[in-house]
Amino acid sequence: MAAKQIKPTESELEILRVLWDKNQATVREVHEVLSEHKDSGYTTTLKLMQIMFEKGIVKRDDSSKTHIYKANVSRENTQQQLVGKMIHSLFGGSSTQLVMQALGNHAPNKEELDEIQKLIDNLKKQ
Amino acid sequence: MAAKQIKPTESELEILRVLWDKNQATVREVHEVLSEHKDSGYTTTLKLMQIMFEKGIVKRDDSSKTHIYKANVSRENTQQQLVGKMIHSLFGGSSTQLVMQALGNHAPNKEELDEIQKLIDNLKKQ
DNA sequence: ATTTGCTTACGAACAAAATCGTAGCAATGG
DNA sequence: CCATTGCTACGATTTTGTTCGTAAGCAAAT
Repeated sequence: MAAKQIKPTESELEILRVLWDKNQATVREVHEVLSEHKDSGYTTTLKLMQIMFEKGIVKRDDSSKTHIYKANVSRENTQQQLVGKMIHSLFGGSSTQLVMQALGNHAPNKEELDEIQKLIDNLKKQ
Repeated sequence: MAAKQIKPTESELEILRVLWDKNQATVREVHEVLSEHKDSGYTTTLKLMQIMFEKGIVKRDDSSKTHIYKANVSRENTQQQLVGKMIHSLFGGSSTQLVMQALGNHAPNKEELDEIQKLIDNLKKQ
């Protein structure tokens, strides 16, 4: 049950994002996306993904020559992991502080505010 | 105006936390706090703080033999920096998603929920 | 005055992460 | 059949972060 303690590096996270978005992808596809705002070579991406495979962060189908990769950790789980860590390390354990900071500096539109309010109402009922 | 693009490492962040809490501190004081949950030596802390000084992350008063350090980046600014990055890199730019995640998994007590609600109400008025 | 203890400075070793070059292999098209 | 293309594998290098050992200075205590 205990959530797998995964700690992706910055680069690994970028790759995971692509895999999460596309559901699955080849090294080339991932690299294509990354190259838009990064200028490392193809083999760098390849190597990173191979390492991630060894670590178990991604899985792959290597039945055909061009391997197909999928994330092996969920977006939600990773978010939870990293948000929790940030709350602890940067906000002294107070999720409220984080929320206020996020809303204060990146205020969403009315609809989203409503959505958050709904969640708060629900939490209050318990 | 553009906020200084500071990217403290994990260890540097631990040190910053102490400096923020105490407002100022000597290497020994910082090290004392860190040793509670870490077992690296004194000179390690010293070296890190020296490097942070070179990078401009901290400033120091070296008028007496025992130097006195202060953070040279604000807690708020750093929080904003890192939260913004997390929203972008892990939540596809949606602060709402981050907020929901934080509240869902680390729900605060009623008083704090009230506080957040107040902020939301304010945001809605604009 | 010598020892002891605490300080900074700093090089060096070590570890982790990122990058790349090159080799090897299969499919494809001249 | 051979050259080209696109892929994986993998070692080597570079870069970045962490850790520590040791030297040197200074001040207080013996």
